[in-house]
Amino acid sequence: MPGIFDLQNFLPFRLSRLAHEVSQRMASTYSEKFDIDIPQWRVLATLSAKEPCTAQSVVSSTRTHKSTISRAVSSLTETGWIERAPSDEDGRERLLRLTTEGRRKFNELVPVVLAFEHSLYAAMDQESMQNLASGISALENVLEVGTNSAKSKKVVL
Amino acid sequence: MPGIFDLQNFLPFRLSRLAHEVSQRMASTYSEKFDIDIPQWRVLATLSAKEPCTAQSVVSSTRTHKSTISRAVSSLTETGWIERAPSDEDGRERLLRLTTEGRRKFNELVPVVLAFEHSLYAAMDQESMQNLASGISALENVLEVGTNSAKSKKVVL
DNA sequence: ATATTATGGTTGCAATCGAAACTATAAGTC
DNA sequence: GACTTATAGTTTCGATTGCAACCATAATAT
Repeated sequence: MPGIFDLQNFLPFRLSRLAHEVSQRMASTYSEKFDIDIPQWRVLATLSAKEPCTAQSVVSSTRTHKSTISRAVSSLTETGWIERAPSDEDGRERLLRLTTEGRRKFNELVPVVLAFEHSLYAAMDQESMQNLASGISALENVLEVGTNSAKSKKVVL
Repeated sequence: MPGIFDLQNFLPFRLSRLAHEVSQRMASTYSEKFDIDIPQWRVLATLSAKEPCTAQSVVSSTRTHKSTISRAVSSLTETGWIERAPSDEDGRERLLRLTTEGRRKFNELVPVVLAFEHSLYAAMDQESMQNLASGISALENVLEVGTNSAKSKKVVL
């Protein structure tokens, strides 16, 4: 007699559904004002913190497929939000930087997405919010996602 | 002076990355043995708990797009895992059921995915695991995802 | 120096997905 | 009963995605 399986309680399913819902809603908060998609957003956010930066670096810090990042970089370059410059150290690399315009737009975008994130937290009580953050961190560690400390550890050793 | 934005700490990003990673790994645990994808898996899991069941019911309980479910149902019907029967009550509906073969295969599949889920939990300490579960529940409630209680509430009123 | 292997990045291709249009049936309105 | 609106489900189409092949450059081995 096989036990019953409860999809509604199954972690991978719940995570996937939740992430999808959150992404959808977040995209809708800025898609009208700013014509960018999620991969583009990830490139901008990464560059905003660490500039200049290679596409490969964006790939590893966001864990997004390199072809996706490549296309996001191309389109952002076309629209003038970022610049690609050859690297002196390594001829294969291209150093990415936000343009003045790109940084200006990004600075407009940030408050919008932060407001969205805040609206999620605000609707939860403090304790649930901290539970979520710490639970996610724990799972990130298990999967060696997140801070690339895990990967670094391997590489360094 | 714009403050810096930390993508690595941004909830929507972390959730999306985590869900993607979990889905990928889970799929790899069964993709070799069983030739099904995630939408198909969701249909099977839903039917296993509530049979017979309409496609619409699978859509609302999994929050997966109806065209995706329609295609999953079609392919599962072709491979003989489920059956589609006309409904007496409503000519538009088709009642879905697992076939004997489908139920047998599903019963083989369940331990594999449960083992995967268990391996995640086993690698976390008890407290983090509960934090994660309760944090996810809280966010599900905020977004009115999960138990369709929220939707029901609206409808009932 | 040359051959081999590895890496950063781009692109072609096939699969997937979701929005919207469409079919068929049901429910509500006049 | 005819008309309008709503719902279940399918299909077409455009956009996005990831894999794999590819190009260019760099690092390593012989």
